[in-house]
Amino acid sequence: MITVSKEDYLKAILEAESEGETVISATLAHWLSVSPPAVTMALRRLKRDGLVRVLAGGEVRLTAAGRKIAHKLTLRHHLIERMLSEVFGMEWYKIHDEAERLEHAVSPDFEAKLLAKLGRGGACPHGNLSEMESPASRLRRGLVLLSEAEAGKRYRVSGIYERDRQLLEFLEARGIRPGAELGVTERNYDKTLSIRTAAGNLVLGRPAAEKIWVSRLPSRPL
Amino acid sequence: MITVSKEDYLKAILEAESEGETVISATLAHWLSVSPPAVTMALRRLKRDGLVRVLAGGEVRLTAAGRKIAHKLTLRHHLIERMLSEVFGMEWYKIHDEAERLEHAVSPDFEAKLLAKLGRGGACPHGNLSEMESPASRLRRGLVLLSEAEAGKRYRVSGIYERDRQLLEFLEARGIRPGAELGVTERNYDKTLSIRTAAGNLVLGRPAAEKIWVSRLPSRPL
DNA sequence: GAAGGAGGTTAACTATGCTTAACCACGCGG
DNA sequence: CCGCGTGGTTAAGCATAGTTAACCTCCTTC
Repeated sequence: MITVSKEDYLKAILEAESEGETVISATLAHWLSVSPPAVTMALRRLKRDGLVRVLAGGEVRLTAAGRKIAHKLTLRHHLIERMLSEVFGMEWYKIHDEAERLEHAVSPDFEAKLLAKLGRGGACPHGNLSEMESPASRLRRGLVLLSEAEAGKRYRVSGIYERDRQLLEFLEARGIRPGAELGVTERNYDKTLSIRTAAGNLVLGRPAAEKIWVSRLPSRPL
Repeated sequence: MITVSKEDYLKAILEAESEGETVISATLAHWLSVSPPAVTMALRRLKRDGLVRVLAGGEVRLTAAGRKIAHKLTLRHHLIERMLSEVFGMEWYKIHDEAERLEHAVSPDFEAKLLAKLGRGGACPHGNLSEMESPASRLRRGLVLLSEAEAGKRYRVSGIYERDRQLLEFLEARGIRPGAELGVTERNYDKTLSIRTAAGNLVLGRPAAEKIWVSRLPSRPL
């Protein structure tokens, strides 16, 4: 029997994998904020159910069945996020947490209705085409991480790492949200960036800047 | 900590109470399809959390806190049902089961958005103003149970007891759905009713007829 | 080569929430 | 008054899913 907890593990494996991380037990403990023994036990159950394999080196791999469930969840998460945003106008930074709970309760029937109403291929309100688009794929789309952006140039915020509600609210309060324009004033010695937005100036640390994908804008469009 | 299981117990108590049943442990065991010991244990936890009281005679009562949670859930269930129907056009007989799972994952934020979009006071797709409207209140609205309907008269289906998916699909297949018109051809000795609908004739047993609220139509409107 | 740190597992324990089996109490009918 | 059905509980057990404490195994670093 599949449970919410198991679904969370499967989704975490898929997402961590897409982020380019090597998925080992410790990755999941950190990702899901649970203790290492909890992961050991969970992986035991998932193996028993034929949803994951654990390679000799400790690397965790989804089986076809496990990957199917994880993909289905990711799609439902994406659709629920778009529903909350496009149908109900929910604030972009609240949406991920809500979808995180709702996705587990969506049936194939409801999924089909969501797909019919919203269509395929839209971006979620965090600007992500999918929860599990890889960094490589984003680079191919011409995006760069804000942490790599050049001083003196202007950018448009494309996507923000959505799993950190604190970060989202921090950025929202400073005028950094998907679609917003910003200029990088300066790259500082301590790895922080001086940023100018419509809402004013601010300094952003590297951990935050690494979670924001932007696209280059022609200079001085404003 | 409140859980899905606890929420289900609280909602069952409120609903059974609204149906006019005396809510004792056995009522809940039957209502929720769990064993009597499971109810004993669940009530113990609910008492500990200050959500229910058990009277000397064994009657189960919601505390103010428990009632508040049950009401909140009922509202969310109702809103989710209306969303599935009005926004996504989901088939009326599938909606209750879907809402039953989703309601547990709705936050106050989402609830507010649903309320803003759908408004207060609408009927759910089963024709019920609320999950917990009492039979007395329905009678006051001029409704009668189909099981009490008179032979030779015409009625419009107003509300159907929604907790029995099998029943809903049975009725849907025979053209009996909220809003549908029907005529009672005959009341038979074995408590069955002969019914004419737009889809044809059928015979309905008393258990089914007791779960359908109808309103009288002027004779021969068709 | 000893010391650490990282990663993983076992063990022991807790809470939820369900099951069946057994048992107890009360009321009612013969 | 005995038996039986209804209702409720205790007892024992299981699965999920988490915790902390303890320990083992490497691999690296001084």
